[in-house]
Amino acid sequence: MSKAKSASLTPKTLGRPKSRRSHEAILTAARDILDELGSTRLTIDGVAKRAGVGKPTIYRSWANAQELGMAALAGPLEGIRAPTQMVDLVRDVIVRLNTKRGRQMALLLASAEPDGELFKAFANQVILKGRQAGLEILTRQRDDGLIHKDVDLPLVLDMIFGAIMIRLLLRHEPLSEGDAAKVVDLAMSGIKK
Amino acid sequence: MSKAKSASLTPKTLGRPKSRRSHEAILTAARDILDELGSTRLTIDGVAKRAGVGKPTIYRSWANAQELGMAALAGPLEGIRAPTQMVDLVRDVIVRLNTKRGRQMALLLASAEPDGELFKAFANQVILKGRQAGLEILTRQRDDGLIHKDVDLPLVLDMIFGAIMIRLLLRHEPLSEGDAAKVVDLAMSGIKK
Amino acid sequence: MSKAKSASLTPKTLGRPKSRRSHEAILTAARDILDELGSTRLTIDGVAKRAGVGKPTIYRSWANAQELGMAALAGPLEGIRAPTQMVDLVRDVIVRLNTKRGRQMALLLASAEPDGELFKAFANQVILKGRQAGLEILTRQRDDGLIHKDVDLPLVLDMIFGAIMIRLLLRHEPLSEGDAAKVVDLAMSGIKK
Amino acid sequence: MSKAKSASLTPKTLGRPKSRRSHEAILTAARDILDELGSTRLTIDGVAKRAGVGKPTIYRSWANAQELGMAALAGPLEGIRAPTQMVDLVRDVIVRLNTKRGRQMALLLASAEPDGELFKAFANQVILKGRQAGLEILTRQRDDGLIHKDVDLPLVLDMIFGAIMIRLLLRHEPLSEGDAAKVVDLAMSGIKK
DNA sequence: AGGTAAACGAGACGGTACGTCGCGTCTTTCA
DNA sequence: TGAAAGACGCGACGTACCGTCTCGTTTACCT
Repeated sequence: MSKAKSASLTPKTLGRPKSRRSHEAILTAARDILDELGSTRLTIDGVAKRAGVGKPTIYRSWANAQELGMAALAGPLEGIRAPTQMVDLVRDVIVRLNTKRGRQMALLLASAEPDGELFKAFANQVILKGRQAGLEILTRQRDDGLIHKDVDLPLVLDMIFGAIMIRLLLRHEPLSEGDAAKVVDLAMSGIKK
Repeated sequence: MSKAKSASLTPKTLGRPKSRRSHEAILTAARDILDELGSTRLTIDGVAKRAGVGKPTIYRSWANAQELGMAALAGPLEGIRAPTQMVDLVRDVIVRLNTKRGRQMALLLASAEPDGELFKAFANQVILKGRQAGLEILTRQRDDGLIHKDVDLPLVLDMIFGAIMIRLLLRHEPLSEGDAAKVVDLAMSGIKK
Repeated sequence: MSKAKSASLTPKTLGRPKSRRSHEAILTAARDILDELGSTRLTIDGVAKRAGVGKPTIYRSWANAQELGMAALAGPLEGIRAPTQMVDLVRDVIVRLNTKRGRQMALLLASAEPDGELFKAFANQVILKGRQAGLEILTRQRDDGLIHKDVDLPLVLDMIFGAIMIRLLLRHEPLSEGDAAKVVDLAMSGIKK
Repeated sequence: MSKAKSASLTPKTLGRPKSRRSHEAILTAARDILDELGSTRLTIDGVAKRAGVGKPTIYRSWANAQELGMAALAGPLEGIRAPTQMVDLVRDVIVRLNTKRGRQMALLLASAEPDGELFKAFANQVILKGRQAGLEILTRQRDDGLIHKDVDLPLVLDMIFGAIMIRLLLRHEPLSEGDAAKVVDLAMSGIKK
C-alpha cells in the first residue's frame, strides 16, 4: 500500500487549517533545490530549513522526498489530451518534456526507486499517459483500416516513446520539437497500408 | 576526468598488491545483496560486513556503492560484437539484458545519479554501446544503397533501443527475445528502399 | 570562545527539550566504561551502544569523548568552599581527589589534549580552583600579619598543590588524607613569622 | 611487558643495514610534527609520509607513536648529575625543561596513556630522575645532621618538583630559572635545624 | 466569548550509513 | 635481507538525513 497522502488543504475543517503559505513555501523550496542541487540533494531537512518550516509540516502532506519532488514538479504534464493525429500528440509530449521542469521530472524519475509505487505512478504520468493516448489513436486508425491488422501496436508505441525517453534520459542526442514528425513518419511508414 | 578508481588489481606492482580474495569477496557480497535486497539496500557497510572486509578496502577500489554495484554486475554486457545483421545485434542485446544481472543493471542505472559520471558510463555500457554497433551496421547498409539516403539513422536507432530501454525500465510490457525481429522489421520497413 | 556545548537540558524552551532519560543514560554509560575499561576505551560509539542512544544525541550535548568524560565525572570536585584554615582546604581537596572518580578525573586530565580548552577548564576545576581558594586564605593571613610580607604566595601554593598533583598523576607515592597536615606544616613553617 | 625496541642502528651486520638517513628523517619529521601540530597529531602515518619512509621502517625501531615522540625529544634531560646543592639541581631541571623540547616533553607526558609503560618511563625521565637525585642530596644532608630527622623527605621533594610540574603542565604561572632558589629556600626553611 | 482541536516552528530522538583517519600487520619488489 | 611502498582487517571518528516524537504557540471552527 502507498503511504501517499492527499496533500489536500481542507480535509473537513476542524482545528487549524493547513497553511497555504507554508505549503507553497515548501513546494518552492523543493523546486529551488532541484534546480540548484539536483534530485539527489533534495532532502526533507534541507527543504524544511529553506522553507522556514518544521519537518512534520512536510510529512503531514508528503510521505518522503520523492513524493514531494514529484508534487513540486507536477503540472507541466497534466492535461495531455488525445489529439486525433499521432504527430500532434508526440509533439505535445516533447514540448512538455522539453521545459526545465519536464527535464527535472525525467531526472527525478530516473533516480526514483525503480520498484516503488512512486516510480510507477510517476512513470505513468511522465511517459505512459502519452503512450496510452497514442495507443487509442492507433487503435482507432486500425479499426478504420488505415493500419495493417497484425501490427504489434504496443511495440510501435514503445518505439516512438522509447525514442523520446532515451534521448531525455541519456542525452546523447538533443530532443527537439521537429523530431515529432520524423519519428512518427518512420513509425507509420512501416505499418501503413 | 573521472574520479572513478580503476579497481585494477595490478597497476604497476609497487607495494603490496591488492588481495584477489578480498576483491572477489567484495564483488560476490555485492551481487548477493543486490540479489536478495535490491539496489537500494546495497550499502558499503553491509558489503564490508558480509565480505569480511574493512570499509577502507572497498573504498580503495570503488568510490561509492553505485560504482561497486556496477562493477559487481559488469560482465554480461561485455563483448557485444557487431554482427552484420541488425536483428542479430538487437537479439543479442535483449538476451543479455534479460538475464537477472541485466535487469539488475538496468535498475542500478535507473537509481544512479542522473548527472554523474557513473550514470553516463553505465548508460554507455548498457545501451549506447549496442546502439553504436547498430549505427555502424546501418551506415554500411546505407553506403551499400540498401537504405534511403536521407533517413535520420540516429533517430532510427533510438527508436529501436529506446523500445528496449523503455520496456526494461518501466516494465509495463514484457521484453522477450522474439521482440528483436519485430522491432527491427518495423524500423526497417520504413527505411528500406 | 570555546566551542564546547553547554549540555544544559533546558536552554530556553523552544522545540522538543532534551530527554533527561537519555542524558543520564549517556553519563551513566560513560562512567561505567571509565570504571571498567579506563579512559582510553571511552569511545562515543561505545557509549552510544551501551546507553541505547544514537551517536548524534551524544554529539548534541558534548563535542567529543573527553568532554563527555569530564561531564560524567564532574561533581565530586564541585563545591569546594574556602575554609579559614589551609589544612582544612588541602584535606578537602585530597579527600575529593582520592575517590574513585577523583582519580579518574586526574587520569582523564592527563590524557586530554594539553593545549585544548578542555584541558584548561578541567585543570581549573580539578586543581586550580582549590589553589585559588588557598590563595585567598594565605592572602588574608598575610594581611593579618601572620605571614612574612615578602613571600611569593603563588609559589607556596604551587608547592602545596603541586605535591598533590604529582602524586595523583605519577603515582610513585600514595596520596593520603594525612598528607594534608604534613604538607601544610612544611609550607607554613617556612613562611610563618 | 614493554614492547620497546632498542633502536640500535647496527645490530650485527647481516643483510642490508638500517639506513641512518631514514632513522634521522623519522626523528626529524616527528619533531617537526610535534612543533607544528602538537602531540595529538603525531601519528605514524603522518611521520612516515613526511619522512618519506615506510611505516614498517618506523615500527622496526619504535613500538608506537608515543615512544617515537619520546625518542624524538630525548636528549635535553639526559645527563642530570646530582650536584651537592639542592638549588643547583632544581635550577638544572628547570633550565632543561624550559627549552622548547622540554616543554614538548611535558606535553607529551601529559597526553600519554597514564597507565602505560611509557608514561612511567617517561615520567621517570622527565621528573622522577631529578626527584631521585634530590632525594639523595637531602638524605645525605639528614645523615650529616643538617636536617630534622623526622621530616618526610619524599614529601618535601614532591613539593619542590610538584611546583615545577604544575607550572609546566597547567601553565597558569610562568616558570623561570629564578624560581629555583625561591622554591628551595621555602622548602628548606621549614626543615632545616 | 470560550473552548477545543488541529496545524504550526522548532528541534531532539533512535537509527543507519556515510566517507575518512589511524592503527599495527602483511606482502610484494627492489636494492 | 632490510627498506619503500602500500594494501589489509579493524575500530572509531564526526556528519547527514531519515522519519517520529514532543514541546509551546497560533489559528480557526463550534458551541
